[in-house]
Amino acid sequence: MDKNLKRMATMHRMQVTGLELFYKNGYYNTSIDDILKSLSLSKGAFYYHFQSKEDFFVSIVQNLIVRKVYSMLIEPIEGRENPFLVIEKCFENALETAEHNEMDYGFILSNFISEFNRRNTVISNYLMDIYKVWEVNLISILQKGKSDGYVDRHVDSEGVATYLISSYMGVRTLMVQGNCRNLRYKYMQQLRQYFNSLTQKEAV
Amino acid sequence: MDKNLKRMATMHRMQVTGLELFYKNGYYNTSIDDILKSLSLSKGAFYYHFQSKEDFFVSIVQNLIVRKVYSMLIEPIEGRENPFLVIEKCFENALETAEHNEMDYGFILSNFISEFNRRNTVISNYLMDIYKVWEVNLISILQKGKSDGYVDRHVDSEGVATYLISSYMGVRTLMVQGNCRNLRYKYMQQLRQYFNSLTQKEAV
DNA sequence: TTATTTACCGACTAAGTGGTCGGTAAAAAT
DNA sequence: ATTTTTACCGACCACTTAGTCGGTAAATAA
Repeated sequence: MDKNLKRMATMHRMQVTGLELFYKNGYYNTSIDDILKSLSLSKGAFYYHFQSKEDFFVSIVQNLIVRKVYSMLIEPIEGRENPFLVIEKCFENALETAEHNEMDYGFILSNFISEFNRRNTVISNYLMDIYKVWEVNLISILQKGKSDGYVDRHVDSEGVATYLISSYMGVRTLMVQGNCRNLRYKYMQQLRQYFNSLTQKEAV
Repeated sequence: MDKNLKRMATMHRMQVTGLELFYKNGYYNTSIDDILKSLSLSKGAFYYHFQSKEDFFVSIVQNLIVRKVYSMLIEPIEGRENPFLVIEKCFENALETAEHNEMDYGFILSNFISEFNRRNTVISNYLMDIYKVWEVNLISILQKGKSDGYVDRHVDSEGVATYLISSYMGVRTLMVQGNCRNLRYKYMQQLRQYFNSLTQKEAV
């Protein structure tokens, strides 16, 4: 454990810089040399720690991308409060963060899903695992919301989760091309409209 | 015009095959040699007709991709019928086509938008032009729908258009990874739910 | 002290990459 | 009949790609 410290540190540095460049330029448009150059490390160092470019990327997915998605989109929606409010706040916050990020290149998960779709099934599967966890958590909070009287009982939680993820992924793709503020505003307003139609109606 | 026939034919062949491979493997992951090999043509032929790989791709966007998006998503929603029904049918049809297409690699427009986002502004701009036309047409049909009493007057047409495009782009990205039928079903059901909340309510 | 392992260097390889260019057969223009 | 243009060939170029490999200084183990 102790002696692995340097190893871990170097690997982590490589992963962080790797993710930065892969996210910015895309996987196929980023070479290992690009990453090594910006770290002042050599080929030897890279292939000492990782077996291949693919293996390297998988390790990035499992270490860094998982955590990013978790902390931004999954953890904030756990709990038993009103799902619609919780999800709304979570999305609003995520979009605002993206908007204020000068270096925003879109939603990291959906970017890579679409880059690897049908082109590299190994990597695709790891990415889809993250998507599935997100989906399951959305469904779970919506179901709890039914028990707690926030969500109309006729609502199809799975359908809502799909619709939410789809719209979020889509709007993040559009946001990279300027006018983020306007896009976010319009998106959030329609999201509220949609949620409103799913809310448990009080007896009148 | 007449003497340009052969020229046009060859260029068109190159564009069709080029789009096929770019769509399948991505732009950065497809070489000109790949395209030429599958056409049994030479480098000379390519650079006789096109200035560069980028120029070639722009010509594909303007000739083929524009038309695909138009015929699939823009033309079907023109007219003065109930916008919600028209859009619903259009989306349903587009998703069904994708579902039954063995070679579906996602929504062509959103794939390329996300591949070129911030990486090639020239190409990005041409792609965004298509998106904008789509958006304008959606807004237009929704506005007409207000006049014709199908759409509630309080509805923000621009917001709805954004929300529709976002969700469509997102669900198409997800559909590439199997379970299309289920995804389409869930998506369409939520779309109807959403539309229902935007419909002009009859006086009771 | 000596042997071994760790973490890294950087030259090298084979296979591409986008793009250039001199050539050429057939068609069209003169 | 002669010249010019069209549409294409394919060798070639400089460069980049992922990946290999022999070497080595420093840390660790014996």
